[in-house]
Amino acid sequence: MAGIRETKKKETRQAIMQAAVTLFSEKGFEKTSIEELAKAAGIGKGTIYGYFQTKSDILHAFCEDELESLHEELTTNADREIPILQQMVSIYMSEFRQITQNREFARLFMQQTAFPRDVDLEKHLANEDNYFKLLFPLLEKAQERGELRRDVDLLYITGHFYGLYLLLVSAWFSGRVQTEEAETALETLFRQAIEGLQPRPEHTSNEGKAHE
Amino acid sequence: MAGIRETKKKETRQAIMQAAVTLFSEKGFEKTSIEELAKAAGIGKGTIYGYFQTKSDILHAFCEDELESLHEELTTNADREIPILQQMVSIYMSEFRQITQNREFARLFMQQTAFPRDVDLEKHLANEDNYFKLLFPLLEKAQERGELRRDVDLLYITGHFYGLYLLLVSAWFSGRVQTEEAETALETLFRQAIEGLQPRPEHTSNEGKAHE
DNA sequence: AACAAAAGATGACTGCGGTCGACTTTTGTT
DNA sequence: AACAAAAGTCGACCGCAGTCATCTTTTGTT
Repeated sequence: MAGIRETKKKETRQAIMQAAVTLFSEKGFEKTSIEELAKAAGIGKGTIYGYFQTKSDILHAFCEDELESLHEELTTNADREIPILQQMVSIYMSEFRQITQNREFARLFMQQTAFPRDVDLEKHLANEDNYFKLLFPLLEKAQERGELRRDVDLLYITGHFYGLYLLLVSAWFSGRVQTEEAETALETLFRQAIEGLQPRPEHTSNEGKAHE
Repeated sequence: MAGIRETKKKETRQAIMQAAVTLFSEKGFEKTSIEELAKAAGIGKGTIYGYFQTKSDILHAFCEDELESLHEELTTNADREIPILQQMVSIYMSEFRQITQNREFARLFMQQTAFPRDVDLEKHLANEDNYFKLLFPLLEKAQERGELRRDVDLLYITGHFYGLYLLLVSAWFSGRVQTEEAETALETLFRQAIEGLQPRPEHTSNEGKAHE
């Protein structure tokens, strides 16, 4: 009952991804040909297209896998009692560090993720929903703790953080934010989003600044 | 002194973009071949690569041109006395409507703009700087009017709005935001960014909700 | 065990993006 | 006007992503 077929399929899929990541890392995405990749994986060229629709799909699948296991980690290890600001910074910085390891991978992945092709929409939405399942509970608790407004839809709150994450990554690509500055930048942005861009009344009595 | 060469160059460039946009709109970007495009523009295939580096560069250049003229309009027509919220919504919605006219164009353009290739970095940064020149004065005035915090760098303020714009476009691609809902969504997001995500003290006396 | 149908694998083949070296046009210099 | 260098044009050519008709393996049925 092992299901020879299914076992093999998974093995082959893994072999392809394995070979792909190795080659893409060594020679770069563009410079690696599918034929080369097939040979490295020990299969024929056409076979690859039984597992992935396009060349970039292979890379995308790999990145998704990486992020998924990252999410599992995060979900189990998260300390849900620290301020939501720290939680969000921590989550998105994990993602940032992961994705940012390889510039080319990151570009391709983010391009597809932020502005997906219509063909990938269904899968994309499913992925996003998973994300929400991870974030919503944390945000809800923060609402209960009084850290976040209750009159703002959770989808919107997620949106704020995700939007700023997109910004960070974009700024990283354009060189406006260095890798080492990223965490500080993200924390600042998130804090500002929470506090608001308009001048606060006064009530900032417990900050580092003089109490004026 | 007309400079036969320069005149012709500009004409040819225009002819290429013209043909490209027509064909890309009619048949789609992928389905249009460079050879076809060259024929439509009345030139040889290789010539195109004297004007643009890649196929998608042609599209990108077109979108940039469109947005640039849009910005000129905005700069002259802007009413700098209305609340910064309205100004920002107005500016980014113009951009959204423009870019959103053609889904495929939008995707390619946004992918390149938000996560540019390293080769395009220089041009990209120049473009961004132009953007800042447009926005900074408005934001500064808003700071003077007391609508925006003075202790937040203008670059960061721009970032907040731009990040939310990216989010909107991304959500539009994934179908989470319909074209007609876009303006409302963006306004809500911008307002929330200005007000902040944390519960405001009370001072919300002039909203629609009952006064509790 | 025999066999038919379903699923998978394969590499020759196709079409296209991008390059390159040969050719033509423009420019500026004498 | 003559001419050399610089700039621009061109399409045959190359390499590669992705397809498809054909062949091989697995599965379920008798």
